[in-house]
Amino acid sequence: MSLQQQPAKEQRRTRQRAAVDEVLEETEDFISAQDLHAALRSRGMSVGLATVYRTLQTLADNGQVDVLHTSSGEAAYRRCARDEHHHHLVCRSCKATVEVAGPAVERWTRSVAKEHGYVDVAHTLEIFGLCPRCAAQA
Amino acid sequence: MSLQQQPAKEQRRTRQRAAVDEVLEETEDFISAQDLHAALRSRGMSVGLATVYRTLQTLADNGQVDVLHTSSGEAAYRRCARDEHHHHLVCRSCKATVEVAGPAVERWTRSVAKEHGYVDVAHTLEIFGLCPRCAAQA
DNA sequence: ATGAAGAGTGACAACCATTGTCAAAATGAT
DNA sequence: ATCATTTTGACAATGGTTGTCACTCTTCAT
Ligand SMILES: [Zn+2]
Ligand SMILES: [Zn+2]
Ligand SMILES: [Zn+2]
Ligand SMILES: [Zn+2]
Repeated sequence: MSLQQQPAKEQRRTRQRAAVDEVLEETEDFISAQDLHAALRSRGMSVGLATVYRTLQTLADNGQVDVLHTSSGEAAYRRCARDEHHHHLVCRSCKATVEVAGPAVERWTRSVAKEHGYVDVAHTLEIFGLCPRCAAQA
Repeated sequence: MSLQQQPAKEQRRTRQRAAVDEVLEETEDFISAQDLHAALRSRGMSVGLATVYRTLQTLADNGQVDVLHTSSGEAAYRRCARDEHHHHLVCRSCKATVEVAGPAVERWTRSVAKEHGYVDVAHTLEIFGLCPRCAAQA
């Protein structure tokens, strides 16, 4: 999501990071740090909460996971399929996520910024709704 | 007999709400609940912090102010000029804000959602950058 | 104007996601 | 193995936001 990312600083391979990676790999939807921590515990792969936060922070800084800020302000993380810049269509109810790219939108944001003389521009864009399955119920 | 309630639930006119309204009216940029509370105190118009939060919450629910979630997760509020749906180009440094509308973007989000069968759709879109003035310095 | 009904207030506690601390443990290079 | 450096984790601390609840203020019918 972010346009810029730090040159990945050296990191050591630890049991904890492998565990976080594993859960991220197997998790299709966005997941919060707290929930990831709980998921680890329930799998017997106990990792300190602070470590989970730090690991996710680093992954996000390196652009290896996408970050989504929920309406409640909680941050959620997801290992996305595509590596290039993109956005998300997220189910408000079950969190089912679709990755979407919109070149036109990218052009539009750049042109708007330029038009007003803003530089060093970035943007956030998320689409929320009810996925077909959740819409079918109710 | 009593009248039925309108979409906007009935509200009483109180000194506190008038005070919050006044500050919002005179504030050009997005402002957080905490900062608004401080601004009120410094003007001698003391209002309880909880009341400031509740008032802003209600204004936001009624669409009378726009809400922006900063990167730090803090919520900021702003009384915008236009009443119709729009987005914001915000200076990362001084918070200078430009209201922008993008019909094409609106169409795009709707089409993307429809394409994947998502309904009851909404979206968030904010553009961040450095305004001309802030860019001039540094 | 008066009083009842209940919406609104505020000082304070509680909540909770996130970050800071720092001694102990783990890692990678020598 | 040894050492310098990084990482960890239990716990404390932070900070924005919400919950509590007795008291106050608006509103409205009388
Ligand atoms: Zn769903
Ligand atoms: Zn984009
Ligand atoms: Zn600026
Ligand atoms: Zn829009």
